[in-house]
Amino acid sequence: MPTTDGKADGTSTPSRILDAALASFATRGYEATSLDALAAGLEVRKQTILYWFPSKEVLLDAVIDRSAVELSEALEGSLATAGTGWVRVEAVVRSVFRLAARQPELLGLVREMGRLGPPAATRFVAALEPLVGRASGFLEAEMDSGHMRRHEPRLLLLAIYSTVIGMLTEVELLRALGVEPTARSLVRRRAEILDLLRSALVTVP
Amino acid sequence: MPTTDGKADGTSTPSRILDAALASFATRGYEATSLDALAAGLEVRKQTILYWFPSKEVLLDAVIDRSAVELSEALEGSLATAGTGWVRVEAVVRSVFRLAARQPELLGLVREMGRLGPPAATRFVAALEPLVGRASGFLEAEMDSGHMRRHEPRLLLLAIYSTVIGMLTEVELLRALGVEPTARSLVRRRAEILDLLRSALVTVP
DNA sequence: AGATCTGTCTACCATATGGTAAGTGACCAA
DNA sequence: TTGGTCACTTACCATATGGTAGACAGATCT
Repeated sequence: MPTTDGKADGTSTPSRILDAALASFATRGYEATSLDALAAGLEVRKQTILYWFPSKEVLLDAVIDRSAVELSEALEGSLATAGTGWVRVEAVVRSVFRLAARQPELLGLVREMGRLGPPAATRFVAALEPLVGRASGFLEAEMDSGHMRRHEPRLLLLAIYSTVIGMLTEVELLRALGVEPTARSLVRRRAEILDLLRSALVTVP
Repeated sequence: MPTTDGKADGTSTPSRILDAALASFATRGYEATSLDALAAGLEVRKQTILYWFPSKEVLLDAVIDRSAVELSEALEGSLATAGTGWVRVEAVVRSVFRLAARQPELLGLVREMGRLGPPAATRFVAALEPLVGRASGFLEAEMDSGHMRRHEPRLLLLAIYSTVIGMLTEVELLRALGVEPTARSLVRRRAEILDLLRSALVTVP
C-alpha cells in the first residue's frame, strides 16, 4: 500500500476515498457499503480504491484511525478549558454539538462502532482511551471536591455519551417525534441536554 | 404467503424464523444478514424462509411488527402503574432493564431502526406511536403539576430513551471502559441510571 | 533516449446473494 | 384410490461483491 497521500491538501485521491468511506460507513454501515458504490460516487474505478487501500478492511481501519484522531483533537481541546467543573462539562458538550453540525459523519461512525465487533471497535476505543481516561479522571476529581454529585465516573461518562450521541444521531426518532432535525432544533436540543445534565450533576445551584 | 403459523406454541417454523431473524438483525444488522446464513442456523433451506416470507423485506417487516407488539405490551404494562410521577418513571425504566435481561435482541433491534431508513423505521415508530404519546402526555402532566422539572417532553423522552438504550446496548464501549457486561453490572447500571434520572427530573428531594 | 515508478484503468474471477421454478413426500377429504 | 393442499426441498439464475492480474499513460530519474 502506498504510504504517502501525494498532496496533503485534503483533495488527494486517498483522502477523498477516506471522506466518502467515512460518510457511507457512518450512514449505510460498513457491511452495507460496497466498494463499487463508493467508487461510483467518487467517479473513479473500484481498483483505484484497492490501490490505495488493499482491502475493504484496511480501508475501514484507515477511516477509524483518522476519525479517532479528529475526534480526539476536537475534544481534547475543549477538555483543556480552564474553569470550574460544570463549565468544562458544558464546554465539552458544546464542542460535540459543534462537531455534529460540521461533521455529522464522525458521530455516525461512533455509533457504527458498536456493531463492528472486537477487531475494529477495539481499535477505535483504544485510540480514544487517553481521552476517556482524562474525562473520567476529571469527573472523579470534581466529585471528590464536592462540585458534582457522586456517581461511578465511567458509568456516568457512558450515560452522558449515550444521551448526547442519541440526541444527535437518532434522526429517525426525532422526526417521528415531530422534531425536524434542523439547525434551529439542534440549538434547542443542545440547550435541553445542558439543562438536563446540569440538573443531574451539579450539587448546588 | 401463508398466514397461519400452524401451532402457535412458538416453535412453529415461521416463529423460529422470526426469532433467528430478530437476533441476527439486532446484532449483525439487516443488510449484513443473509438468508443463507439464517437458514443454516435454523438447519433449514433458504427456500423455507422464502416460503413463509416471500422476500427479505417482508421478513424484516414481520420482525418489526412482532417486536413492536412485544415492546408495546411490556411497556404499556409498566406505564399503567399507579402512583406519583417518579415511581412510574422508575417502573418503566425497570421494565426496560428487565426486557434487556430477557430479550436483549429487542433492544438491539430498536437501535438498528435508525439505520433502516423511512420504510422500515417509520413502520416501527408508527407502531410505537401510541406508547410514545402516552409517555409524553404523562411527563407533561407531571411537569404541569410541579412534580418534575420543566422540559420539552418529547426531547426529554428522547434523552431518557437514549440514555437507557445506550447503557444497555453499548456493550463494546462498556467493555472498553472496564465494565464487564454481566448480570451484576446490569444491576449497577440500572441503579446508576435511576439515580441520574431522579436527580435530573424530580423537583424536590 | 531509455528505464523505472506512479496512479489509474480494463479485463476477469470465485463466491455469495436474493429470488424463481419446479419438484417431493406426507396427509386428508371425496 | 385419487386428487389436492401443505411444508419443505433440489435445481437454477442474474446480479453484485471483494479481490487478482496486468495493461497503459504520464512523470521522473539516469
